[in-house]
Amino acid sequence: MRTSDKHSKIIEAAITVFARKGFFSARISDIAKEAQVADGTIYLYFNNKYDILISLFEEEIGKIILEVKLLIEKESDPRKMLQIFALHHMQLMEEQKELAEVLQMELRQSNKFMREYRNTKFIEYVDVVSAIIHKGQEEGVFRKSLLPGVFKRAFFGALDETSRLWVLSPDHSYTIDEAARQISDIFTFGIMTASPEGEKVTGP
Amino acid sequence: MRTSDKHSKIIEAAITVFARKGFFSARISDIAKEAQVADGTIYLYFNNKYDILISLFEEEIGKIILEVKLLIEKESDPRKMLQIFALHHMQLMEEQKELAEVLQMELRQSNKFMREYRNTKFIEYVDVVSAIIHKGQEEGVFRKSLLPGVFKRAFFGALDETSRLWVLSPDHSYTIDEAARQISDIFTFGIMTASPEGEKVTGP
DNA sequence: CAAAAATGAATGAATACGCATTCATAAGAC
DNA sequence: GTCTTATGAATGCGTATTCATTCATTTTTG
Repeated sequence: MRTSDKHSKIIEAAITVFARKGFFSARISDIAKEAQVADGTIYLYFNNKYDILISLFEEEIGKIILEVKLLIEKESDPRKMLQIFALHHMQLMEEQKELAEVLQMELRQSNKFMREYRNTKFIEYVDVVSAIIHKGQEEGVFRKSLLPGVFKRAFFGALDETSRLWVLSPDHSYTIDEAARQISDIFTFGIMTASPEGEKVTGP
Repeated sequence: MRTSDKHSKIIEAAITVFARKGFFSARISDIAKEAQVADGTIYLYFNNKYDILISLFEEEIGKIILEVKLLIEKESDPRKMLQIFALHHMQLMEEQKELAEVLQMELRQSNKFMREYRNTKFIEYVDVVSAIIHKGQEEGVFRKSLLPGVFKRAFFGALDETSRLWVLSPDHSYTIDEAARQISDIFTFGIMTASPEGEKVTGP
């Protein structure tokens, strides 16, 4: 097997194994087996176990940021932008459950065991939201009293926690699209300067 | 040292150490040293390392549930109930930063390495929110179209993510009370049947 | 165009080490 | 003097990482 990209193969295997067992319980040999590669081969592509996790973060979140920025750029209404962000985030979690689990669980506690690692990619992702809020405030669509720093976290947290539990629990009384719609509606109507009766952002 | 309650002492030490290092990087000897107790003593009170974590969850979340239910029972307006929940949750995270870190990080990934453990206490806590929504819907204060199952997660997620990052980052452009107020306002105005112009839930 | 030599990617058994858990022993209570 | 509680050094296991070895491929030579 000469042509296969071992780096990506190992990253993908790591996503699967970390999702199943968590970073600490995952063994290098598990990842190697999943990637159909020898244990030692992994060390030709990564310095150590942490390095796999960090590379995984950087690469995967990088892709996500590119995608969502591209989608949002096409839109000009800040309220619709929020809707798009919500839908994209939730669909992503649905389509890539394993990646979702790794990002949601391991990403957060990574700064606990990797002191020096500052996750700039993650910050960049969440800052997409605060940029939208800022724009909305300048255009007078969103209340000026809103703190974008609070809003971005609240909005992201709402999406993330909802999708996290949606992915975990097997019983689904609602779809991911419904949830995304409900959340962006709650937030949008909540932050509009005008009364919700005025103009509808969502369709009938 | 006869009078000191070793069980609680160990739990408290574990909160400190787990908060600092995370569950896996924390050593039993760290906890023992923090609790001013010998390594072996810990095994007189807990079966193993996991058992410390589980006991910690059960006991601490148990206390929190009691507190918040007591506060909420005093209120009858569902909108105010949400506000109280938000404020209580955020203040708790501020007052007990270490406990906050452990609950937010370790609680979530606990089901990854402890297969059999179902965290009923946590579910009970979040269900306090869905109960409020349900009441609000029956009274006609909240939109009937809301899915309480989505709302409770979104609301909890918003609070939790905001407080999580507030606790982590040293630079605070807003207080925890402001954040709680902003979040419950966003959610409340967003879910009211009447226009936000009608009646104000929050003061001037 | 073969045959020989060099290369380096891949392997996986061996190593080394960290740390949860145990248990023989000591200290304290009554 | 016995029973309870506490100690911490010793044990043993699990697994991250290393590295001597194996080939498939490429390059050199005549």
